[in-house]
Amino acid sequence: MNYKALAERLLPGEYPPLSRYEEKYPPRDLPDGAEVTRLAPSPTGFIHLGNLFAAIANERIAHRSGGVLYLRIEDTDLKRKVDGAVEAVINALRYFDIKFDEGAEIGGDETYAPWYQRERAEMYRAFAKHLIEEGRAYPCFCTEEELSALREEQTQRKEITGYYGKYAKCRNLSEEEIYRNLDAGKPFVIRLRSMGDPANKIKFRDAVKGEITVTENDQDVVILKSDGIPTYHFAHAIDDHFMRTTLVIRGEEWLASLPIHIELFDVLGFRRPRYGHNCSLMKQDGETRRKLSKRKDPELSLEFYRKEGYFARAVKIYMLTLLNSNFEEWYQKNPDAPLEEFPFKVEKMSKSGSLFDLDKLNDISKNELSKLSVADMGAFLKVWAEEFGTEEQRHYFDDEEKLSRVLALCMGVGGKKRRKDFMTASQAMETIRYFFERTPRTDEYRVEKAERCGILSDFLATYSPADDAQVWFEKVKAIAGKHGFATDMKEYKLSPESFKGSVADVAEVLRIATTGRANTPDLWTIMQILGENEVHGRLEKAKDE
RNA sequence: GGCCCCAUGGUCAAGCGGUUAAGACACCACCCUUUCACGGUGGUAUCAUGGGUUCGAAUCCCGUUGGGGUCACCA
Repeated sequence: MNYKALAERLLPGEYPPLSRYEEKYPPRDLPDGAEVTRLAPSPTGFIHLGNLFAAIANERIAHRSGGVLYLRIEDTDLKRKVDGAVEAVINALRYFDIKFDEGAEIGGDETYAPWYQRERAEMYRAFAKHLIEEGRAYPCFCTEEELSALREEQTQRKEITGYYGKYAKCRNLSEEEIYRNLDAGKPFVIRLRSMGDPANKIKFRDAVKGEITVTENDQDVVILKSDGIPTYHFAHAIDDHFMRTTLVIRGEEWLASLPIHIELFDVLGFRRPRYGHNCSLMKQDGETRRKLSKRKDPELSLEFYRKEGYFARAVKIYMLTLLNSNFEEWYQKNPDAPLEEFPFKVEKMSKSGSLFDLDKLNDISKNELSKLSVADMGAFLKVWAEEFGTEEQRHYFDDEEKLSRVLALCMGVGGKKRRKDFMTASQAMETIRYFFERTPRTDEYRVEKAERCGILSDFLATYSPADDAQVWFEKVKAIAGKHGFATDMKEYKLSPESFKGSVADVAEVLRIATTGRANTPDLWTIMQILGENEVHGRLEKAKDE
């Protein structure tokens, strides 16, 4: 068969000699050991925790080694393209402090541009044409119906599905048949003529999994779709070669197509990058665990964390603890060191999928937020409120001095240890709400209504905003004593049966009556911030509840 | 189903042939505390299973089981 003529018929026109591409995209001039990594999302506009997970790993590896992280857009599938998706990806990742050195919509060194695969069409075709000339690729005229019928047949006969061996009908089409189809104007795709044999097992060293065995590929995969655009596999081989990627960190769902990629790199004569397949984030679902899913799990979407007002640094720290098992220990020892100083290692990446644990994230969030200054906390909340807060919440920022007092109190500033009441911006805004309006009661009283009213009346009768904390509490104790509650906790614990309760119960009545909650910071200070009128108003109303 | 990956408490996990099998989250108890927190101390709880190899196995090998991924002109 005249492959040269066939190639010209299939992909007519002049293409640059392949060596031109090697010259155009020379090896990068980087120090020894520098890794070039990338993020290669498709522009669907949906960026999720898994993307962030991989992004952090890629970013750390590139920048720890003095290398480069770039952003490539895999827009070979028109159906999935969404406007503004690329900006969304960049913004979402910037929120987590992931910065690219070069790439789509970023600029940087233009040597390896363009970063949109659609703009690299000529190159893919040039290589496809070359493979056809070499007899290593061929046109396939099978329709989608034929292919799905084939798949069905194979499934029924319990054979491996796909286009391979004797099932690859178009692989051995005669020259006449090919030209007859072409003359008839039949659409075609270009397939790889695979030389692999699945009986052959290859040993392969994966940067995170270690030594794995790979089955040789024998699928005649599509490399150019009927619109002349490459499939992921083909574009991956060419792009990662010419963008000079040294290490591909990607999700383990790609492990299954590694054989294809290995054969593609070989047939193209490219040296392979190293690969590291990281585990996916799982979620407990009833009895079993499964990959986090876009449809079922809102916490998969990065947007969820922004809306909830998670502190970006906390999310990043949690990702890091899952990504590198020794991170947590390092962070305990170096609580004040910049995260960039952590010696991130590919080898320390976990081999097994980890369950996403919101409790753990929440704990980290509380800790991180508790370290903030009042000013930083205010700024953090304000940014959140401006985008996601209610009208009411935005007014909290009108009186800066009051807000500062509130935040300082809720964060325990000045105390021996900070409080950890704040977890996310939305939750924080909700917990300070009672400082700004009388909120619905969220906790139940433990004391009977009649008793409560007595306590509230007595408190109202003696309360004075001029009292300092000591005097204030003495009065509370006096009321406790009068109503048959223990004024001393030790005494109460010795014989709880001889009292109705303790001063703690009395304080709780006052606390819930003024704030609606059983858990708040120091009540005396809260009353100072609220002011006399507000306190009176709330306690009076509470008598009716 | 074929192929591949994975396997230490409820969760994240340390461990690299000899340990009383770390630590963190969650949970429980107690202590501290003038109230709420914070904090402190302690506790419950793990090597999936069966065979080897070895003086000795969580650690090495094989089988089993279980979980996950993947089998497109999607990435």
